[in-house]
Amino acid sequence: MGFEGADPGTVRPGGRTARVRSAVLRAAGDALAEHGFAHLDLADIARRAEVGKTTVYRRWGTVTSLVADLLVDMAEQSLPRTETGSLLGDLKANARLVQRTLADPRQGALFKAVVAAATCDAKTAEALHSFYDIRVKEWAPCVQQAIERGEVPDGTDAHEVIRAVSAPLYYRLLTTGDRLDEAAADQAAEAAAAAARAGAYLRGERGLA
Amino acid sequence: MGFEGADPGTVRPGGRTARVRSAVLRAAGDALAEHGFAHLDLADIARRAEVGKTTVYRRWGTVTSLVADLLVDMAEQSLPRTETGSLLGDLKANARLVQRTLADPRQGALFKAVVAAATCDAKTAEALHSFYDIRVKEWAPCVQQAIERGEVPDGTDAHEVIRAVSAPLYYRLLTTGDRLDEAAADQAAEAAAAAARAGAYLRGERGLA
DNA sequence: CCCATAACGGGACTCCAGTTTCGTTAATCG
DNA sequence: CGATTAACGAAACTGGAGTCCCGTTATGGG
Repeated sequence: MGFEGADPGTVRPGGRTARVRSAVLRAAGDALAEHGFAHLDLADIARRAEVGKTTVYRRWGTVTSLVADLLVDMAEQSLPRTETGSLLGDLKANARLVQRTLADPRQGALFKAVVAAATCDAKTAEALHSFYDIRVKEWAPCVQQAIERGEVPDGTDAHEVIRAVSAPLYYRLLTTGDRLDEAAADQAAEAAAAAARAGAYLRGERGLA
Repeated sequence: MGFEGADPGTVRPGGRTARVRSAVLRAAGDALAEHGFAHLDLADIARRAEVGKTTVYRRWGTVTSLVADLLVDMAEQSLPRTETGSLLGDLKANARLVQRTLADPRQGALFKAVVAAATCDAKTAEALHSFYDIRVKEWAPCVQQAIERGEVPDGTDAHEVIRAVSAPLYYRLLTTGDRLDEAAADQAAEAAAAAARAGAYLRGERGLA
């Protein structure tokens, strides 16, 4: 007999199953970017992916858990970071990367939709958190190097500095209609670098009065 | 005869109509905070507001336009800002206010839901942008005063400094599971103040190399 | 290579979000 | 205060999102 509980796709993950997953995730990304999170129809995704809608419902069930899986997939495709030799240079490179991503019509809409989905479901939120955790960890070493060079005070929270670069770009994307240009990216990087040098990101007790 | 096009609630906005609007908006806020944006049912909102569901559908039609109206309502209730005499003091007061709002279970969930809704609909996005525009304008004068005191270089973009205080708090709310505590608020204020002093928010050309 | 069965897919079905209809209540104007 | 009609609300209706059934395809182990 055997347990019937194992979710589909776990016992025979090869060939067709993998093909279906990647086709559906690609279609889901396209649909999210086009229609946004709210007006999303699993049947439409199935059509785009050239897959039976029964399959989509069986394997993912809801829009939010499909987005959660999409985030797992996105987290796996990590871009290597560049190294410029100075904190400001590295942070600018990071800021420009984030800016280009969010300013791109498709990617920008996709990220908005993914954030929206994460606010609606705990599992999806967790997937989103891991995604950003990975990205932050990828870039944190550049701050560590700045500490070692003496550019930034010892005890600075490297992760917090990296988040400080992205934060204003996401805030702008979500709360204003303004375009995200290179100037915005550079400003974000310079602000984070200046604050880091001033000791604003010291771990534990706040540094200034 | 007369045009039939005028949306309901515009010709006789008094008495019952106003009562229905405020009851529905309160119910919508509660429902958003409880269930989140995705699992929202207009019939449920009608029930909570003790109003016919036909009325909700006729006047608002969709979840997103109901949220847009809720944002208009929220924008009208502006809290007066406090003045402490120093830039850091004022920014900390602002940061603490934002932090307390987002950390509160009901308000935090509500803001997440509202941001999610704004990513799904242009009208709702516009309402959200106005909401933050008003909030930013309310606090910008404290940066202007700092410029006049010489705490911050002339030509600094006051609005950008205020946004820089909120940005990391929203970024943390949305992309991590971490608690938003006073330390996070103080850090956001200190980072923004330090960056502003260093000239990172100068309008136009970037200030540093 | 072959078998057992995991996973898929078409189509019928269900159920409820959203709409329509029409009678009732009450806001505004004179 | 009384007439006009904007706005509301109950109930019946409808379309499509999500489920179920069962036959078909093709994976992975032996």
